Amino acid sequence: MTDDTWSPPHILLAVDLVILTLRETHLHVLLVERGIEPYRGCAALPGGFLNNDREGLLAAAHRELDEEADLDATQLHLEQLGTYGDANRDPRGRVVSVTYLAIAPRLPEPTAGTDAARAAWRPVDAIVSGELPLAFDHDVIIADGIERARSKLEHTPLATAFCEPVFTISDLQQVYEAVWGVDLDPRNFYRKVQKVPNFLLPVDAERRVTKGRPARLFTAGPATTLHPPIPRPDHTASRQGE
Amino acid sequence: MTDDTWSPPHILLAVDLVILTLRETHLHVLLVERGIEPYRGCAALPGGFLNNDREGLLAAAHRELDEEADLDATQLHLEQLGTYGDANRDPRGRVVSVTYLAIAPRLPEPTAGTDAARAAWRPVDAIVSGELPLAFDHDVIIADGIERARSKLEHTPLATAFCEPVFTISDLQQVYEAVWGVDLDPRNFYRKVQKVPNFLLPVDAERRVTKGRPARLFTAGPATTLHPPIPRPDHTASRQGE
DNA sequence: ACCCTTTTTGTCACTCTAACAAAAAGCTAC
DNA sequence: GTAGCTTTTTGTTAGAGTGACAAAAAGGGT
Repeated sequence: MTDDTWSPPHILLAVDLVILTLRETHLHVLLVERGIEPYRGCAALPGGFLNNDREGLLAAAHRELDEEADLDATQLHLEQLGTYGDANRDPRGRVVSVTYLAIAPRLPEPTAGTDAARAAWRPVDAIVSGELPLAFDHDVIIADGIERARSKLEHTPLATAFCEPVFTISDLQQVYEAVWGVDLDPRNFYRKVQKVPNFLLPVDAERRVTKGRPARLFTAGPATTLHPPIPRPDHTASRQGE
Repeated sequence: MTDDTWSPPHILLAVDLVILTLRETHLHVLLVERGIEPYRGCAALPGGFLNNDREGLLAAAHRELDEEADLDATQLHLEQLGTYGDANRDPRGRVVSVTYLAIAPRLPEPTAGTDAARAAWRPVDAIVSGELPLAFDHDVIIADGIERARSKLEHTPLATAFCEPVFTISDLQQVYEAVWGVDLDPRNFYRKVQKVPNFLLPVDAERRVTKGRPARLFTAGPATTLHPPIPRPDHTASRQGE
């Protein structure tokens, strides 16, 4: 194994980003249209190769976020999702992709970045249903990202990252409903989230205008994990033995 | 950015393994003694570079598991833990390491593999306390692996991977106690794990010899997730706002 | 003023939980 | 062999947590 004549193979390292947001109560992911082969013209995740061999992985992710999506990367929640390195996933050669998951609050319009041909928010439903084909194994990566986000909603304050800095509890509920794809009882949800220590911080003496009774405003508290958690309703009960 | 003269940098890609097991009711991790520079003679995780640019990441992990630890890789639970790619983590150059987490049942003796100088089970306490220094950033990787294992014990049947194919409920309890570092009530634990559908399958009409009353035997059931989960006692309650 | 919407507070039956008691089923030693 | 020890299994019970639903509060619109 340790052969003097052998030297380790060199690999092309890429970073790809799964950027999720909420638009019109539906979960969307940011996609770009590829301008070069392979998969030219096809939808793909924003991402790219490392600039040089001194650039950190997270730094590269932030750079791509800025270049291709024109998002203020410093504000975003960014976490490593997984590394995808099947030998045949890229026809150009051995490309290993480190992927990151980012959560963005509601954003205005399909931000056209400087780098990619076109950038647009796409509903994740169209992707998981196979209706919108993606380049490489990006459909799998997105599915993994969604599942990660769904899971993190249960025991981390991730949902607040989808919201504006100041939000109401029904704003928060819409996040949970959109990401989980379920309906929740507003009354029970209202108290459940407030019962979690350090999850929500009330912003005193403020309200907001909608149609019905004005709602109290909150900001994200200092909690990093939710105790007790906000469990998903058990659609899981029906698919337990899988 | 897309400059015709620019070409992506080549990276050295490694895989490293965090292999956890239980010995004498304490959590241990498999370490090897490095035979070459850098960090020669220092303890490190088993791992190494990809053999060639056709080898898959998981395949490389399995190969290293076999070469350095002499473990039957096919039987082990193996999952991607994370990718570590700080620019300065390896003095030899830009090495990005994809790490995998493996869980092994109680194993006989420090298995000396064919590849590494020495392989030995080390208690994780000595590592997290800093008492036993490790090469590279392997201490961080191990800490992440332990936290992953602790978390997975709550909502996956991972604990059964620490046990023999057939085990008693108090065997299982010892796993939870060792990994979490807490004491659990045997009577409540007994019923709680049995109440989780598809977690444990009773092995009928069998028993085992210890000192007290013979215990029923079980095998791992088909469940992939635990509903309801087995929550950690809230040491978490005291460190919520961190 | 009345209706509509949305938010917030109440209630209640039910389940789940932690804590502890007690019984069951062997083994050991006298 | 029987008394005591250990470990496993079953019971019990008070308290917390949950989901489903009612009702009140607080505005806006007509």
